[in-house]
Amino acid sequence: MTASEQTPGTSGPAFEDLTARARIRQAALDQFAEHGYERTTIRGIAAAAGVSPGLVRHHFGSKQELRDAVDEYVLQEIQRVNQQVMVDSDSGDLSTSSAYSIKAMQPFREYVSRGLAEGSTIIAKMFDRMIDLTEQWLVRADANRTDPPLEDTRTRAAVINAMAMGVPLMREHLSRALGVDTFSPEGDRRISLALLDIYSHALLTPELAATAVAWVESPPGWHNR
Amino acid sequence: MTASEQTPGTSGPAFEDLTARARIRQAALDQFAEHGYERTTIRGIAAAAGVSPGLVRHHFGSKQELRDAVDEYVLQEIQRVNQQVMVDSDSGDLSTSSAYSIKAMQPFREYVSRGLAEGSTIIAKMFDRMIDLTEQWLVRADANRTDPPLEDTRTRAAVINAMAMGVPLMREHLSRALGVDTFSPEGDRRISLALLDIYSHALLTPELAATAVAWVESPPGWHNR
DNA sequence: ACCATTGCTATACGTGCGTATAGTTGCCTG
DNA sequence: CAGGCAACTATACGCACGTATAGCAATGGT
Repeated sequence: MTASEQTPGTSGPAFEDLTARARIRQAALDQFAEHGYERTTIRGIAAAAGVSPGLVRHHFGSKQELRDAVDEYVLQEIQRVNQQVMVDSDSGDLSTSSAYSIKAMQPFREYVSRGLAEGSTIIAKMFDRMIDLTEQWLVRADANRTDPPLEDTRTRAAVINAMAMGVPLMREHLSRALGVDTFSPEGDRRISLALLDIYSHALLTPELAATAVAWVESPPGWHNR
Repeated sequence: MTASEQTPGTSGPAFEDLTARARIRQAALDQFAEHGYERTTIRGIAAAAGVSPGLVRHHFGSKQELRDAVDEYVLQEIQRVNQQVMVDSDSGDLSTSSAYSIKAMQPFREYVSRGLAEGSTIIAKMFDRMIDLTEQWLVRADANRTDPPLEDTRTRAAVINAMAMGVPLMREHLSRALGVDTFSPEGDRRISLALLDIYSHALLTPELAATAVAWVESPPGWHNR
């Protein structure tokens, strides 16, 4: 009954070999990711880490401070893996670098999704940084366009990012639709392929889009003859 | 201090003119949408509805049953408005009908988003129904394609829907990036235009997509020379 | 006139939570 | 060996929550 679950995909020292502080942080990360901040209890974290609830407070002060510490840890860890993988690869190409960026936060995607949905201040900064990356990528992609974009680069970048976050956020429902957990290797592969297919094809024809734009721009109540 | 907020965009009788039961349901809808299910308290709902906490239990039994009742109400209301707007319009065209569907759930999008993110059984069915609609729409769109899709229709439909849900789910962060509340008329307009621009243009060139597909399909550890 | 039903309030119960505090162990330093 | 400090536990406090119960007022049918 003394639960101690290893985070899948995270290599490193065995859970039992970590210091109590690290075990608490890891247990908090797992529970926040799985149940969300509200539903997670300090007692539950302590049990999962194999320590007393008092020790959690001793090391981190309060539940909120523990969350902040986990946020900070995740942020640094992603950045660290990111730089590592960037150094390992040769180029500084942006399109592949964003692919790396996604790869880096893979083990934390569940946690990050929760943080974005539940409104974590620190994780929010990550979202803004992702918008920056997408924006830089967009200006390159726009070079191949002839027609003027309907909205400015940043807005489109923000929307693209929001849509991208929908996939991990809708994990439960996507998994139901696919019949596989989207975080499993097979689910991940199918999602990736679907995303690539979608990203490489326009969903709307120019005519349909034009009609829709007219619809959006039309004054309210314009319809009904 | 007796808060009684009218849901914006919802026409109908004034809040004070509703029966206590309806006021409770409406207050619960507002609070669930704004704060989520966990953070919302029966006492808070009662205060917002201008009744005693006991009456909430009297009418709805328990907090969970209240949620179910609100879910059911939202579901029926969306369906009702949907049919209404479908009858008002002439055609049974699918592409515009899905636009109507979106229009119908406009006043409830915040609530529905929360329900999807927090795992409401009843709202989950709505997601599945949206996948069905998207799937039907996709088979039409696929008729204009020459290359074979990378994934089956249902998977792509599910992913498209998940991405679409990202926009309301990331409301907070999108609003921060845009400088306007995305649920305001102006924010709504800008989001719509950005979405139309994105939907009507492929984000990846076929070459980039092919490279990425090779990357996905390659055996693990294939990289690093 | 009676009474059952319904809408509603007031008050209280039990529980699980975050937090606080006092105490225990063990190690490291001078 | 003494002393101090950090790691850790045990226990308890206070509070907010969901839930339960008892009672009151109004209404409507017979």
